[in-house]
Amino acid sequence: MARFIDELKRTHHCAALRASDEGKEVVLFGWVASYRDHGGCVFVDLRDREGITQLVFDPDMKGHGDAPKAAHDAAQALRSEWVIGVRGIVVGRGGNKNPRLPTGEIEIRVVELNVFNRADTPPFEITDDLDTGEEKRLQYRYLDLRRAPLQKTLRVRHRIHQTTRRYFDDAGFLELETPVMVKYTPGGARNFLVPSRMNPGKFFALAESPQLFKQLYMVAGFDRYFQIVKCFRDEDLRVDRQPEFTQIDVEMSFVNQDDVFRVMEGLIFKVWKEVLGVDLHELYPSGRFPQMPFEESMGNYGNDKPDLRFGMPHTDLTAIVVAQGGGGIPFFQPIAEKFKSGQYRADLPAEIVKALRIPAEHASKLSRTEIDKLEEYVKGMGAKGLARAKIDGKDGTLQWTQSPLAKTITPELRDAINAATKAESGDLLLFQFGKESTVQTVMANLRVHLAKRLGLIPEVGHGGKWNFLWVVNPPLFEYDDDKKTWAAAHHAFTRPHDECVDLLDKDPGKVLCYRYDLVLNGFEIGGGSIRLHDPAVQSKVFRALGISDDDARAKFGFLLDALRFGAPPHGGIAIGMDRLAMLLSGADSLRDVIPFPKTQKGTDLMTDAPSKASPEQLVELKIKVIEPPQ
RNA sequence: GGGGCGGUAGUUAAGUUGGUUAUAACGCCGGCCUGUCACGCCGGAGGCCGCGGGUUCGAGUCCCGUCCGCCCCGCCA
Repeated sequence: MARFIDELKRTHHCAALRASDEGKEVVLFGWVASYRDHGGCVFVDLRDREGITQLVFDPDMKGHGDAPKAAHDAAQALRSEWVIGVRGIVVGRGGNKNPRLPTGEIEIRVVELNVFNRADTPPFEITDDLDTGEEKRLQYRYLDLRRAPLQKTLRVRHRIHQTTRRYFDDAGFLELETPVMVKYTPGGARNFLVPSRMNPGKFFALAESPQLFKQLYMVAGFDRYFQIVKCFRDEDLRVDRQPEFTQIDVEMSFVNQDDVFRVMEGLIFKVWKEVLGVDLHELYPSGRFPQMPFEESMGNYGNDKPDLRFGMPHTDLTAIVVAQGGGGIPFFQPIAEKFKSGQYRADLPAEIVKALRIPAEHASKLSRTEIDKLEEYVKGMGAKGLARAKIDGKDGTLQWTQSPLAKTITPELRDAINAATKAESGDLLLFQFGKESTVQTVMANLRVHLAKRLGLIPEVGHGGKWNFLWVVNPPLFEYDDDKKTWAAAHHAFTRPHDECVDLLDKDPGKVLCYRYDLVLNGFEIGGGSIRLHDPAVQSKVFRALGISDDDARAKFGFLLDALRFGAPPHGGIAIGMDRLAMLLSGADSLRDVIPFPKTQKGTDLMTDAPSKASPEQLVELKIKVIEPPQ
């Protein structure tokens, strides 16, 4: 029988002991975080998931026979990350307290030492402030996870999970599971495919979301559902996008949009309280988050996830430029003409002109070379250039200087743009014009990029500024410029506003819908909709999309069937758990809050997944692999 | 699919217009040290400069290709 573990049970974790525990005999288990051999005494910082306690090995320790001497001798061999157990006495540190450790008032004078396991020298030090590259950290993720910052982050995830479960259980929601292996449905995100051995040549898809199944739960009468669920999307990764991610998925019957908002606001308030101890009522006294129409968000910020912790909205100048026939700017003239000739319509994707005004106090911090760098930055996103103008008000009028546009612009257009952007002397105007989607992307990113550079964004995190926003009432359809057809902006089962139903045939671009996104500090942390439960309106939507009844049946047959068997009005939302955890823990990357994340190429550096299937497996699956040409 | 940045001891980095033996810090190994907690002192080991090709008398450095990591665009209903 082993003395440690079998006889000597752990009495405390490594963050537990205080001055009030002096004199106790304790047993601690953990990892050697550091050791300092002073010839006389050996000091070891012992680490477990809770914290650090200092051990002292003193060969002259009295009252315990030869044991302390033996422990001291053995301690001289200890190295970083060895796993040990000790029995010892809690003693005060006297004049040698360490105020930086919660346990810094005491130390353990070790009577007995046991080495459970030695450790190779780790490829990087297990410290809080590590400067080792992410590649190495991912390769040895189990060591990276041993570090306190990541331990803390995973505890945040745990806390979010437990809070979420309690909240929804208390509110009468049932936690129900949905299949991960599902039928492939075209459209939307790419699916990971799973071959079916028993059905050669056929594949399951990994669920990109439980969307259809949670709606079926509503049809089945479960009324209120939630699930903390893994979802899979085979799309390119970003700093806030992983192929395998976790959603807090919610669906409710007999609710409208506002009912969904209230439930989710309640959850968020509770999570902030439980995880951070932050009472969001100080920021949102009514308990409600503000709402912004989609159109306003696009117009002022260029996307549907505006970061409102700072200002610097965009100004859409298209109407002004068109009204003035281009105002003497060669680039603007063709755009104005296309609108006047009817080739461009205000409700279809076209070319637009937008300005971003940098107020004088910030513009003065940007050197000329820095603005040139901005031009490179926007070119990387598909912009052709970055037109600019410095506002100079010394002659009574607001002249434009340092600007190629200034040479030919008419005074009328210049004054109109000054007025529209509320420009003042010393301000810097940055312009984008051309294809709408490019202009919006470039300007949206430029606004955030500049705000970071100029230090306009308050720190996120404890005591930081939390900016929540519902973006509401987007159009139901988007115009697909390549295919020249209307496409569902999100999915084909979103309920249009009642007053828009007539427009489905006449003017699809003007149809707004009950779709909503929850935005936090410029990140989309959730999105959902009120679903279509009326088969008649559903048919109209399919018609507007150019999808025949047969096509619809082939793609979504089981859902359409279900909706005809008494579907209650219902709606829901899904919150991105990982993004929530990222923002709550102040991390810069989703990878920092996911225990075992994928790299940007979608691989796992630790396990080297994905890997090739063996020839035997391929034969069994009746799959032939076509090697890409070298 | 496209644009940008990076890859040099275990780790993080420096490395000039191409020029002798590729530096430093931390870590590691050995020794010393009675109170450290970023311990200190002395000594030591450690390199396919991502990989392949080319230019050159000579390449970590220049050129071409390629692999890997990161950021962005496209994509992500």
